[in-house]
Amino acid sequence: MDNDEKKQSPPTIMDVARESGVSYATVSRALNGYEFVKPSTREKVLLAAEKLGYVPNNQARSLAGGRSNLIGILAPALDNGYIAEIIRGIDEELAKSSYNLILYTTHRHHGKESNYVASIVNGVADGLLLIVPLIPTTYLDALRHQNFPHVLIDQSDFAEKSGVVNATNWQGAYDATQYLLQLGHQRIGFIGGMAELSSAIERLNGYRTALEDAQLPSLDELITVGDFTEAGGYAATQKLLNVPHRPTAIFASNDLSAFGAMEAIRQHGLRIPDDISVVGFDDIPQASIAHPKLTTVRQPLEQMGRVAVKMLLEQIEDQSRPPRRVTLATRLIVRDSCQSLHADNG
Amino acid sequence: MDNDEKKQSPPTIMDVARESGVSYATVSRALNGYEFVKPSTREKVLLAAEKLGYVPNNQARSLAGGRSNLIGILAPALDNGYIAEIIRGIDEELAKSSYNLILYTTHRHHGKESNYVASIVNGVADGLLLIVPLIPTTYLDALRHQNFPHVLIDQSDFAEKSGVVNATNWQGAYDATQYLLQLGHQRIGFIGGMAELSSAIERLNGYRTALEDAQLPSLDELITVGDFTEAGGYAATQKLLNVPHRPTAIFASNDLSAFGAMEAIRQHGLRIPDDISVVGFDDIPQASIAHPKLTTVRQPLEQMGRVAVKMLLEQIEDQSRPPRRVTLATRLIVRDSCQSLHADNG
DNA sequence: TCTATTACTGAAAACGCTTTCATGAAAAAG
DNA sequence: CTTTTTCATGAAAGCGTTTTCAGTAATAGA
Repeated sequence: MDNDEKKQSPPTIMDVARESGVSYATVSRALNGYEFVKPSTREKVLLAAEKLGYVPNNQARSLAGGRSNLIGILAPALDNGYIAEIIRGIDEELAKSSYNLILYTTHRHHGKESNYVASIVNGVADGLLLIVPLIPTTYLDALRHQNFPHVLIDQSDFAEKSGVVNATNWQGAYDATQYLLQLGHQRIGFIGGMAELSSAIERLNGYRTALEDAQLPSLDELITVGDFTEAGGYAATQKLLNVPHRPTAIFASNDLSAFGAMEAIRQHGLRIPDDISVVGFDDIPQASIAHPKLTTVRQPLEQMGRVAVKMLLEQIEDQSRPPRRVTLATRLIVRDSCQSLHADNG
Repeated sequence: MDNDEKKQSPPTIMDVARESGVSYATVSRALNGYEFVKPSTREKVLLAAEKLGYVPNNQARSLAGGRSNLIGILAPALDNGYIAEIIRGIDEELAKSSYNLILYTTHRHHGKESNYVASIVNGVADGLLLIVPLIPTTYLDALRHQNFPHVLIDQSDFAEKSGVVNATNWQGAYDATQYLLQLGHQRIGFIGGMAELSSAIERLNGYRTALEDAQLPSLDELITVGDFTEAGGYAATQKLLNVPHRPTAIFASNDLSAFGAMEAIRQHGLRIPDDISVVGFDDIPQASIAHPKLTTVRQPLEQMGRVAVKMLLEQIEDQSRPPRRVTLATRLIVRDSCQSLHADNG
């Protein structure tokens, strides 16, 4: 109850050794499940450890060549549901193992990424998960060079020697566009994502191909660039609404942009879906709560996180195993933000 | 380009020492900004480190008595916007420092918490942020005993020797209830949160007092228990809608419950706000996207995260400084989910 | 019963760093 | 010029583990 209790250092392996009457090397072995330890000895050690409330010191352990039991996540930020969902999946899956998570957000300080990676590779973590790494070339080389276990999530460009998990971006965009076409829309605006991301490029291509397959031209004036943010979607939509013959539908490369688009559309005094249909991509939690509920292409975000973890753990187990590449299926979720072009006069 | 590149261990302080022609002790000092190092020497060391691409080994550093430069977060899970927002604030603030984040989710394995804490205290991290710790007594004692820097977020019960950040839960609930009263509602249902949380209790009290101050009884039949989840809010609302004289308004202890309530209300064929008004608590991002947009009591979640970080860093800087306690103001955000009771016949 | 294995355990060397101690050089004081 | 103080550096002792090496006890093979 006194205010000046000194931090007494926690019990170490030495204390356990003393308590159980064996050498500390044996304690280490007993605790780590080394096979040639006499059962009775192991018992004694475990008991002593329990009694003393011994907890292994992680830094020491990993310094001495063991595992750090940490998995790193490198993510651009935490400010959107998309990344949060992936991280949730990661966390969920990792909870089954004894690993913990160390979180690095790069926060637009893009310079930091290389430092982070260097320090991670330097023993901080046993493996690294990279969520939509933006400018990967710099440090990805380091990872591959060191043959450090890692997997890229939703970025497949630089994928030769890295594990990769992503979704069928092309197909998803194709499906979404085709859906709009089926509803009778011909002038479909497109809001792109960051050109540095493979997913953004694939989605644009899916959109284009769907148009082509319907014998429709893909018009430059209807293709805008966004940046996967709400503000970007808003700005892009402003442009789209001002082209002479404005589109009757908009396909946004992600849900956030779609929300921006919806806002812009409303501000123009137009209604969704009556005047303009909107389709998004991702299906973040907000999509089903938004008004109107957003029709969107679902990416199995959480599952992507889970799969990434599985792949990473495989790599850590067996470093010689060549990295895998997994592509998960997207699916069009039809909700309330689209309408047949001729719904009211057909 | 070969497939079998061996991991060559990264350069150590020794390599830098060799390269720069000084002892490795001096390298350490130069790198850590120790004051009595000749500028020219420091320069040499820095240059050598740069040239070799030296990155300090964190485990070694903290083992040797330095900082680990890690802050731990202990959170129940990642599956709701509420916690995500707090973490965002934490991350944002921490980005200004050189600390990194290590994330522990307790995932309903409530047993794990103590182990986590033990290992954190054991040198893994320099400080710990606890987000709504549920059954804190076990390990909080350990933290306080060791005088380990930590701050509790949104849980003030056990607060004597811990830093605490929370919001004006009582006042927020009072305001929300009063708002409904002003709209003419007299039968206001209440959906509670987990009784283990101080915030839940305070909100209930705020609700009760507002009723009292309006000379209204707080009826047991209108007070239900939830668990801060959507499903809980749904179930609680089912009950509320089946009481003989059903409430004309519902105040849910958090937004998630409110969403569940809205769902239940709609399934009963009732409209919001026309038939029943709903108020939430938290103002998570989804609240403003939901339909109708949810009127709710905003907690400055992100700010709470930021403040918690600041307090924690203070504690780490100066361990003798007594822990602070900060309560941030909530604010009622009026949106579209409430209506005057007599709107249609007044 | 003696030797050849096999099972078990202890001593000690890392792991990469911080920090105390000690010492020498330079600067200030006398 | 000495003497004292301040500055700058090196040597070496840990920090708490894992792991190699070696040695002893137990068991099996003959």
